[in-house]
Amino acid sequence: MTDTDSPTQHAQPPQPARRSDATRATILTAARERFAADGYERATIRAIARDAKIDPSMVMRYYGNKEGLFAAAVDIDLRLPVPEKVPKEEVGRIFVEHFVALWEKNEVLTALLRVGVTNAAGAERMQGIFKEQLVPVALRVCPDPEQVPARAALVASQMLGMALTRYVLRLPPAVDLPREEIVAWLAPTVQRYLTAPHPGPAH
Amino acid sequence: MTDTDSPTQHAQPPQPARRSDATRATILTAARERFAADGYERATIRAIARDAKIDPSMVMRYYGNKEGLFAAAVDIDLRLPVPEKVPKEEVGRIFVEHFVALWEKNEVLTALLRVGVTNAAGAERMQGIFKEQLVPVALRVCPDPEQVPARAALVASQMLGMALTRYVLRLPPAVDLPREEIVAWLAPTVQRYLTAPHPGPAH
DNA sequence: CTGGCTCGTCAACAGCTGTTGGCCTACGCT
DNA sequence: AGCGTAGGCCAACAGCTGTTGACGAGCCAG
Repeated sequence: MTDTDSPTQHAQPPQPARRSDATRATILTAARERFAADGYERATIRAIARDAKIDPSMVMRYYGNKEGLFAAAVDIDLRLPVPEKVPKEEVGRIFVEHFVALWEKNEVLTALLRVGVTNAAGAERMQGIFKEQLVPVALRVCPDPEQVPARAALVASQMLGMALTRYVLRLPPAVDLPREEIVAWLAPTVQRYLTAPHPGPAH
Repeated sequence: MTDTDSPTQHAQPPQPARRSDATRATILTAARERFAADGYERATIRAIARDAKIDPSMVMRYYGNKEGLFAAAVDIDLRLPVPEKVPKEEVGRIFVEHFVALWEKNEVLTALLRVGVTNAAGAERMQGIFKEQLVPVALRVCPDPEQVPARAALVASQMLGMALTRYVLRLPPAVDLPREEIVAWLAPTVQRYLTAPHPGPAH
């Protein structure tokens, strides 16, 4: 029931076990579901507390305020594969497969995406994940170091765009695409963004 | 001041000119700005009315309720280029150029994207635009008719993903990308999604 | 057994939201 | 000139929001 060691959450330093740990975890999962389904504004503390079958004031006591709850609910570790361990020409496919699996495993990423679009703190959190988790990995695959941020942004645009159309906007054809077909179409794109020579006009 | 004939709005049948047309237009532009900047929930009618320097009750009188205001504010015509008029191997570049220009011209599309993520009506509106404006055009470029929705969804994922990272989340590297570089990187992707043979595994 | 401390509930607050109806003003037609 | 009507403002409503503080129940150490 408690998923404090869910593979998408950052590992926490060992805390003294509290009697309320179960409640805290219940609140967090309820919060993730609500944020993923409704976004920041419409995911009210009262609704989250109702889902968790506790009083709204408990949420405040354990997480301070709504922003603190959100910060605790979307503490994400992408666990991107280390690119040295895979053949250079397959890094695109590996990345796409990893992202699709990550996205379908739980709703933390959907929550983060939905909130990041309308909430400044959510957008900053996404910028942080991008800079601290995607860019460093891209740095070890791209040919030219000074172009790494741009190439990583291109990869992010395609991966987040697919997540947007498939899991948030739910465009029917994007929802119906089988996983293997997503990988087959997107892998070459990501591969090119990461490793292909710069196609730019007069650079 | 009035942009009722803005090139991204659907042309309206000629209405009898009302004395309040200027106010109506002011409300609509203020609504677009607020929806684009804040999303549906945080774009309050009171704030929109304040921007338009009128009373909140006027918004209700002219547009019925908040949903009606939103529907009127994001009545979008993408004006996609007719693909027969361009060489088949340049349709990717033409599309990307068109979308980037569209997106930077005004904030209607940003408003629609921000709202579509947290509001059901907004998401349905995006599905409608996708089905009625993008799919029909794709139908005239793609080799195989029954794969058109999937291919159009792939195009949408890349275009919306770039808009998301650049105009909504504002990932710094995506913001800093010059327009020509976006076109140079994305055009081959879109071209492949539209015209390349199906890369699928065991089809 | 008794103290303190954690867990949890209840009730209430100030503020903001969408929405409504009444009232006044001033334009434009006859 | 007189009058209907459309444009606009004001005040208020019911409901919901995040947040707070007081108060009771039960675990655990001494």
